Amino acid sequence: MVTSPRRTGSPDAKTRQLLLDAAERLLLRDGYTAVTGRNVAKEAGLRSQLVPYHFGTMDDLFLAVLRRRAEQGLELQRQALKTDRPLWALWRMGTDTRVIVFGIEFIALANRRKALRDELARYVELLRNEQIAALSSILEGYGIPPDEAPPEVVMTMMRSVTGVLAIEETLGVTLGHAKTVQFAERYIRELEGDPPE
Amino acid sequence: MVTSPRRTGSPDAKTRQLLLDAAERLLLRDGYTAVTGRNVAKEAGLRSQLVPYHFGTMDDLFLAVLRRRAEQGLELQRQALKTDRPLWALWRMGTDTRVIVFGIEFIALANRRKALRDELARYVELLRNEQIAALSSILEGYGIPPDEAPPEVVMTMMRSVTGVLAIEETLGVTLGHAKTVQFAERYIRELEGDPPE
DNA sequence: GTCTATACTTCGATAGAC
DNA sequence: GTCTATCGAAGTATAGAC
Repeated sequence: MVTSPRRTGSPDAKTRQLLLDAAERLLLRDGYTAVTGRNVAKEAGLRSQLVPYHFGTMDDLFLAVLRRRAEQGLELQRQALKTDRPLWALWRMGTDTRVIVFGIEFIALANRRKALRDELARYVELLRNEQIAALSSILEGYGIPPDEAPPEVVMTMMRSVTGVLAIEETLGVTLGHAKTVQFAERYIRELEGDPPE
Repeated sequence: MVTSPRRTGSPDAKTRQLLLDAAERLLLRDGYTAVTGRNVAKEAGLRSQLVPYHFGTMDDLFLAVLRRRAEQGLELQRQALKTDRPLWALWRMGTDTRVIVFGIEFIALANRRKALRDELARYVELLRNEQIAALSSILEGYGIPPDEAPPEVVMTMMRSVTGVLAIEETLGVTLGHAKTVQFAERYIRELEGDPPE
């Protein structure tokens, strides 16, 4: 059996999960520069050397964090797309600032670490594919012709707008947000009626 | 005269400009973790100790980089808004990936460094204010009633969409981009005709 | 299989030479 | 006023003890 040379920890060791949780907390709270071996271990109440033991390199730690979140994200999106008011569900999902902060950090990280860039690209592509497929039939069901509001366009706009609003909010900038939200929600309301609650 | 305790370099020393240029190159090429005192100096062909000499702390270096770029950005936007086809000009501006990468890095940085967060927020707010003011009269000039396409909404959508497209492109994801661009440009074309060239 | 003691590198920042 | 020699702290990763 071929294994990577350095890494020794077993994939489902409890310590490993504790470290992943700690890394995620740090990433969200203080940004990725705070995710150092020493800091992660400290946050988890463990010794710093456990990080290279369980993950090998820091790249592998970041990859593990990304993968765990990516699977959760895909699962959440699938559930959202299956509800009876999928546009509302998608819209709500996009306004979660935690998800956005997470995304920003990983995009910034991806500028530096190639392994992360590839994994992130794969994940984004997967998300998009499922969105487009689902939106196509949803919009068709609402009787909207694809050349009037193509699913790719609706999808890009929804994700873009919610993303930028969330980012600006973390900065404390809210200029024009209320009007934009109002505008978008009016559009969704025309198709799906009132939001789920 | 009251000065900050540490910093000694004169504000327009040539060395200072060289260091700022180097920091900017590194930020764009390798992300903000690459912007260390030693790296910046090396990129500029200088000794690392010149960085704390000219900027005091790394926070001050980042602030200086941000301010220089922010002034350029404001100036560029003012010129764009003054052209005879401002929507085209704004749209084009938003698709500059360098600007987007720069923005991502600083937003990620802002998660960690409060001084940067405040400065970035101030700058974003300024940009938005000028956009809204200009767009209001532009859209009015095109005979579009504010309740149909409020300037805040048009602005937010344009910047959001171009931003997300640029980000995804740096990841190598282009799913649905062509259709979205086509859709947006058709809208602009209806108002301003063909693009400047 | 799990963790610790430790090596080696690079960081930001200062004290003091020119 | 400008730059250099150097410090202590923190970074990742390894070699080896249990």
